[in-house]
Amino acid sequence: MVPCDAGRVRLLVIEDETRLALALQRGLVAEGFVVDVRHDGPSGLQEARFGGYDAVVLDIMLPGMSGYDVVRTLRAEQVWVPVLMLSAKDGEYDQADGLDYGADDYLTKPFSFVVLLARLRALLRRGATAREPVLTVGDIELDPALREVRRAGEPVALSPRELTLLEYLLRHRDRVVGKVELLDHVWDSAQDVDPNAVEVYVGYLRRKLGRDAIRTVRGAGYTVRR
Amino acid sequence: MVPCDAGRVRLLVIEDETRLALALQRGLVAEGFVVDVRHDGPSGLQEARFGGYDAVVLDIMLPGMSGYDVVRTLRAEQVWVPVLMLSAKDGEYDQADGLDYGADDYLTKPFSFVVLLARLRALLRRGATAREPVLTVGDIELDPALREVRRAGEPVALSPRELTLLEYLLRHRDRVVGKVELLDHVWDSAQDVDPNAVEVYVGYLRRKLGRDAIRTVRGAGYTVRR
DNA sequence: TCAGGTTCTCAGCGGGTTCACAGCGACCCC
DNA sequence: GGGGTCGCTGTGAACCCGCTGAGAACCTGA
Repeated sequence: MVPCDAGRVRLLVIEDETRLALALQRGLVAEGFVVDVRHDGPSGLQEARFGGYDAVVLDIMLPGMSGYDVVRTLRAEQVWVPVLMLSAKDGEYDQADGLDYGADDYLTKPFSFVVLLARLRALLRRGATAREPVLTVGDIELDPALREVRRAGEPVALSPRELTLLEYLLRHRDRVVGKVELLDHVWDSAQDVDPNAVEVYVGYLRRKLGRDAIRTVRGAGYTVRR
Repeated sequence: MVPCDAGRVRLLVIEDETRLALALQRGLVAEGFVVDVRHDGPSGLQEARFGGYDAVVLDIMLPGMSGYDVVRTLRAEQVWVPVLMLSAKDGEYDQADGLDYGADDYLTKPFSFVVLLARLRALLRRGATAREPVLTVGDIELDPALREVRRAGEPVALSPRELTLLEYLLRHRDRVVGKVELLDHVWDSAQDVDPNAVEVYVGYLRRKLGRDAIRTVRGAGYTVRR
């Protein structure tokens, strides 16, 4: 999909304040976008899910369902449309939360229309490749959407099994993960695979990512170093 | 389970000041949560135990039983529901205590409702996988999830048996633990192991954690010093 | 069909871990 | 103070766990 096909870019605005919603719609239409508006969380979510928009402008305070929950639901359903969040709050927590939930950018009310336009264009340029947050630990990054791993910025080639194993370890980096658990979730057949396979694959990962990327906790399992 | 499935998230508020309790309930209901309220420690504990809530907002000063005791009891009973504690105090110690006992986050009165909401959402996002609390006594900390032990902040390497033994002692720090009991629970075979093994391992722990980390109660067993 | 990559088993090695043993020291009671 | 009990610790041997290289089976795309 080419999102910036001129004059055909479709936007969804989810905003309950009718005055603001109308102003946004007018302004954006004047800029050549096709704009749909929804006024509450649930119907906005529904529309964002199936509307095939190139980007969504999303207020946080919404009737029925907060903007946070809308993005989070979308991302959980693997919908990666770019989302620009709007909020009257400006606390640290709120911003962090919005981005954590999977929003791509964040704007605090009141904002100038020009700024909104600039950010929106930046998002559209980046394209619909908005993606699951990259898992990071130390100098190792794993992009779940691209299934790509980098070490100190340099790409590292991993086999599917290696990548799945690393992903599981990164997603549970706050605790020790046992070998049987890994067999369950990474091999999905704890029965007929030798636990030694886990050791072998940890060995492969260490060879590619550095000796101390994965720590052995003898008698318990493995953890990624923090 | 998806805890934030909009409109179905169930919260329990344990707060004895009726005005505050009512305000919280109203605010949270307006945000789409299902909210139950209890006004004292014991009934709150009972409800938290069996109510199947997605999170608990818990005051510290409560009639009948302190908030500290409520979390501690819940965690001791392996109930891992996320707990957000509220307190009028703001001393460093109180905060540390609350988190030590197994609370997941901490808010000092007076707080803004927006902040409470943000923290609560953060907790719900983390999900019911709230981490097991770190066991602490003196300058010794044991993180059961990471299987990691620190003394005065410095990591200490323990073998699996050593760690299991220390964990059992810490989990029963309020009483003397007999050697046979330790053989039962740490060695899970009280029959064919010499009770002297316990003495040996206590010796190992003392060597690594300090001579007086574990106190001998002659004729009865061992306790960790408090 | 062949080449290259991936998955996983196998077996051996090395070192940490577990625990019995035995001698010694500490404590308690008479 | 003396004897007995209980707990502590150094030594050492068997054991277990995790690591690794080699290689077989398998899959996949050219």
